[in-house]
Amino acid sequence: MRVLLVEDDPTLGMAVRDQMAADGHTVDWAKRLDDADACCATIAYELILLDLMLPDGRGLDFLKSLRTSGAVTPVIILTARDQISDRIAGLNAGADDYLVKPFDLFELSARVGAVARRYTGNPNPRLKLGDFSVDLAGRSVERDGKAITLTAREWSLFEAFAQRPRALISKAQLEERLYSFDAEVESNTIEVYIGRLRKKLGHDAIETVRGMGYRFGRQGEET
Amino acid sequence: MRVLLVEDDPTLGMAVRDQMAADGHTVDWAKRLDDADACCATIAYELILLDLMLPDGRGLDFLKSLRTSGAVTPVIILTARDQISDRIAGLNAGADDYLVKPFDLFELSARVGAVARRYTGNPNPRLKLGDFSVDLAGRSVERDGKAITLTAREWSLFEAFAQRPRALISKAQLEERLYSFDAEVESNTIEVYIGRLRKKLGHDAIETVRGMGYRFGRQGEET
DNA sequence: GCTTCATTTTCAGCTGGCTGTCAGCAAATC
DNA sequence: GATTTGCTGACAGCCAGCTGAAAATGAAGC
Repeated sequence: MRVLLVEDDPTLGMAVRDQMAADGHTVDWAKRLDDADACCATIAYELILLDLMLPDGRGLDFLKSLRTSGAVTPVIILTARDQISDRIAGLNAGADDYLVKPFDLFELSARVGAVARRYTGNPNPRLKLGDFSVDLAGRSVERDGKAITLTAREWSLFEAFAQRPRALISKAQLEERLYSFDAEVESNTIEVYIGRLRKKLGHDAIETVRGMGYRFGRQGEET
Repeated sequence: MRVLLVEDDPTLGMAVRDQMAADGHTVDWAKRLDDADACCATIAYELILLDLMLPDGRGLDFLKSLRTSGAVTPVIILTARDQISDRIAGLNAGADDYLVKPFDLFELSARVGAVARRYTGNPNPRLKLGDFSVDLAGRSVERDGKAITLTAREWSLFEAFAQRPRALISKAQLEERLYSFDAEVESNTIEVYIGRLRKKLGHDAIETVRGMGYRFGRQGEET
């Protein structure tokens, strides 16, 4: 997929670019809004990742002019935690989704995938794991056909298990996943969330391996 | 290993299926893409062998939608010699390897083995020691295919034996291993744990060499 | 602004299984 | 039989992990 990344921060930009490349997308990186304009003038992108805080202008204006020009290219907004108003304005201006910095790169992949699918009209395939049916891109789980609603954190954890069923995953790994950037959790958050997941998914869904970690999907279970 | 074969040619399909079965894998054979979709919807395969030329659609789309759904199942593409562009597109779309038809069945076995080892969901090689199958990295043991759960200490001890099968290991060495720094065990802890291990692993698993130490794995037993 | 509701994080208390110790017994060696 | 060495059941202390509840944070409505 042809992606335009509009972002002035070099560190974050490189991380995003690499992740997108790893996902098989072609990325053009504009560090200023007039670069972005120039890119859009010559190439029809299939997705735009837009940082709203840029040195040379308001990203929102870029989005608005894009939309008034009739472009339907899906746009995902990258925004800092405290710019809530911008975020809402962004969605109103025609953005398809947003990500709050600092965001998990896996989450970025998932959102990009979901938006792309929505754009192309393909439905999300479902992964079957024992009694569970998981839509990784669409972020939904069912057990025995019954939908289970998970919060953001709960989903992040569950995703880790769903992606590697029956694998042993340590608490440290899970922690790293939840707090990918500067991880500083001084408490038993993981245990708490494991508890909540069990309450929602069924108590037998996640197995504890004492002193080592957790495992999703029972040993020897077919499928 | 649970393998999905997606292939419409009956002759080639049967040959592949038989070879896989001979290698000890369980094979489901889908002759059309919608069959393959249905299979993937119900079973989480560990490997997919995918023919790109199928009567009812493009195998590449199947692969793409599999990957965008977040599935990490390794995929080996089976392709005819003249479909080079398809092959490259396949690798870009997330295939792990490809085989050019007509291919040697032994080569198939080899590639399957290599990909399976690379596969993150099953990355740990299992060590075969007599009736035992040990995953040193994943910390799991089986005897005659039946899983045995060990506690942290028990595992530490067992690991020492598994790493040097048939070697004579003294109590002092084992003690050092369990209490790596200032060993302050004033009791027969090792004997106790040897007893507990024997109870779980089977009484014949560990041999006592009086006055010298213990040995795991019977003499003359192959691997 | 304030208020309310949902989510996330922290904390303290609880619990069950793990661990280390010992005493008494069994087996091997002399 | 005496001595030495290894085995095992029992038990108390302890700690990893679980849970409920409260505090912090954030989102949305007024």
